[in-house]
Amino acid sequence: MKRDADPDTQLLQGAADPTRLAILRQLAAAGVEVCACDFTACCEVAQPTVSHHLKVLRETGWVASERRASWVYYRLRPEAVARFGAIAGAMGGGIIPVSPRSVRVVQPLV
Amino acid sequence: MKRDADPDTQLLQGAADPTRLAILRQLAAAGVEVCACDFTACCEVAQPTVSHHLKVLRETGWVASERRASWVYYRLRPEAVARFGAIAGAMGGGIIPVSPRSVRVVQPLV
DNA sequence: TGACGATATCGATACTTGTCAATACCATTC
DNA sequence: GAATGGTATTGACAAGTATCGATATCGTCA
Repeated sequence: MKRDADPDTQLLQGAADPTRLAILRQLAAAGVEVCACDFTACCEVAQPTVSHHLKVLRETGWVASERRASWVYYRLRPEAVARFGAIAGAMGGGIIPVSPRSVRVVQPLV
Repeated sequence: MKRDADPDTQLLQGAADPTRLAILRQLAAAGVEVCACDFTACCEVAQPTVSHHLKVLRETGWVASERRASWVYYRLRPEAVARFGAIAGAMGGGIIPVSPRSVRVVQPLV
């Protein structure tokens, strides 16, 4: 990154790491909150490293965490996902949602 | 980045810098190719730095360049924009195009 | 061919980042 | 309270990156 504080740059920087992208994808796929212990299993890195990346994701606004009993649960922040989508949208080209149908045809062919 | 070669991570890493994001946005706003000399003006960095960032954008697949006379013109690669949109789309939330109209209506109202 | 403007490369430097071992912190259970 | 298991922090190190001055390369024009 830089000494820079531009929120969009930080958001992108937050996702621009293979481990963090894997975490974000797991969260997105799950759709709900995920226990921190599950990330240690998925990513091939040590526990402190996972914890470090989770911290980065927290600081860049991607996730929120909540402690319950001995475990800490993480979930995607909708604002971050929306902002990310907005950046992608501003990048010009047509956007490819999961299901193309859901976005492209607003006006039926009458 | 990492010693990693995951294309999605590289794409995100390519955009995760304030200078490069500014370049990408200028390209997206222009809609057409932009002369390299114009980036030197927009971003507050020296010419070698701009050249370096353009190289990174080229290597991460974001832009393509073409030399014409003394100038080099850069343009956004649609594949990169599409891939970026796909990543955003997979992140779950709905996508927000710049101008909804430009994406939503495929079939003119005849 | 020589001068000139635009762009890329080189070399050096300061800074940032990813990683992990060791350790601290926190909540639960015995 | 002691032991235990999950998570965060610390400290250190290797590697990556952004930046710029100097310089090389390339194309144009006189």
